[in-house]
Amino acid sequence: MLSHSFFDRKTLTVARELPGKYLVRKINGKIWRGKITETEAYVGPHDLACHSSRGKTPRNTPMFAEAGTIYVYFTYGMHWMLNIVTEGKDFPAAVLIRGTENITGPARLTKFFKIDKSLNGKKLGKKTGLWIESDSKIENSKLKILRMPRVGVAYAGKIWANKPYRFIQS
DNA sequence: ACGATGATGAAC
DNA sequence: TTCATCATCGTA
Repeated sequence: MLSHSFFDRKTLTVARELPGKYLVRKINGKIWRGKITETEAYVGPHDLACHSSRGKTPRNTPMFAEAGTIYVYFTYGMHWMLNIVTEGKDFPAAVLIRGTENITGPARLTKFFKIDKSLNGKKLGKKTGLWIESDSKIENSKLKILRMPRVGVAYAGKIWANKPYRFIQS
């Protein structure tokens, strides 16, 4: 199980290293796993696509907590988005988990793994029922990772919308 | 290409 | 209190 120290690093590094790791969900003794294939980095308050760029609000408060905290928010009136908080406490940055090998799309992923507001603000771990594991057979440095602009962030302006902060395992 | 669908945050 | 917006998806 990946610990706090994995997430307490530069957000781009974490986003680049999460593909190939396993997202694990445990509910009532049942376990679901999915190999992460796609992530996006939201690198901090200076990043105009990042929720924390407009300061601390009730919604984004979990982003200001320690690395490894779960940040789940609701959007478009029907979808939950799963993020993992990165870097030091009070530096609000996170990685959006966009897809696993069996599921493409951040909203479909949360629906499949039954992730909603009840996990918001909790820490990754067995107690929470959501954590991330590495597979010793998979060497991240050998994976082919494609870098692309982030999706759905045109509102942030060209500079930030065009940053290649989306990581896809091909 | 567009409508669903409602929480969120900023303005008033 | 109102109102535009939204880190999306299914259907057409």
